[in-house]
Amino acid sequence: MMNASALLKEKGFRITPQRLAVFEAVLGNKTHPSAESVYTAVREKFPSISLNTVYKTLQSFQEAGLLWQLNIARNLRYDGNTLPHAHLCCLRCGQVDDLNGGLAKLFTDLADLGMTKSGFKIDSLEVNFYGSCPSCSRHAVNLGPSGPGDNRLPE
Amino acid sequence: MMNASALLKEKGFRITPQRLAVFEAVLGNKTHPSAESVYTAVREKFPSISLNTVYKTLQSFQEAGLLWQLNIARNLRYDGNTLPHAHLCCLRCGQVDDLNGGLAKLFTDLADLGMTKSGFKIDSLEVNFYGSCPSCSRHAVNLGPSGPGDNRLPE
DNA sequence: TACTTTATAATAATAATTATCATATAGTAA
DNA sequence: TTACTATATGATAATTATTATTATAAAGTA
Repeated sequence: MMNASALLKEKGFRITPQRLAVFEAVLGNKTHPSAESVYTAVREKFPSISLNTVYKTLQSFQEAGLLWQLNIARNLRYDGNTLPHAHLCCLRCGQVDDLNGGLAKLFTDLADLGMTKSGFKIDSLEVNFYGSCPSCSRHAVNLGPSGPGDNRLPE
Repeated sequence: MMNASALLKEKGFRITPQRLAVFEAVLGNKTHPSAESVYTAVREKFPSISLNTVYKTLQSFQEAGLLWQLNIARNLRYDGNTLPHAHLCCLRCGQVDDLNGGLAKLFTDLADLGMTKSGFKIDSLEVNFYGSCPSCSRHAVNLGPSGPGDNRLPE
């Protein structure tokens, strides 16, 4: 398996510590983080990094095909898994999970079609299910201000 | 078939000319218009209507289940067809079409599931394919500033 | 017609994302 | 190593879609 630095170099990126940190923050994160979340994570190592740099870096990575930029409830989220797949988005706590199981294969198959019968050329796809995650469905109480704020989607 | 006024009344809405105009602007429009587009259309009859009123009206209609609020490429679009279905979004001209054919049934079936095997409760879903519509695929030239601006998605 | 409630429209606010630009750093070649 | 050039970074400001606030107007009802 290629390491992060080699992957970036292969795509023609200059290797900067900030870039590596942003890339690794997404690759090592299964929560489909927002740019803001990546910013928070990367600042632990690079306190002076700017949010703008995070946005631009993520944007350039997505253009290079190194990660997937998702539109979830009108916000950008990032996914190290670039294979098209479906997501489950909890409207209560904001958590975003992959849809797994047999159903999931369906969507990668759809992407493979490349083009519909009518001649629409498919470049990318988003398949998002919104609702309540198992945990939020169980505790049907208000979690209050101490609840999961970081992952919560805007109202 | 129930008329617009009766439908609104049934949902507890007061009947105002603005509301009727907004409702009909969406029902009689297969282009999945944005709030801005609805605003432009409704202003022909009600030049003094405010964009804010259009936003709030559309929001309340979607909460009442009278129409579907779509997240297309991070913008809100509205659809008089409230049955869950998939969309084809041209990234070049911004046009949004329904995906028709056998594939389409798949997505309404998915919605009918209501819950995944893992216990995630599905309230709504978005299935969006991005790419080039047949027309844009054919004319692979720059349409320039006189091209389809109204429907074009933000960069 | 008067009354109460809700809707409208003008205006301001918000929040996510993007643009600008001076400074700093990576990659490269002497 | 050093100098050089292109690109990246970070500070700041701008943009854009959407939402909040609030005084006035209109809808529904008695």
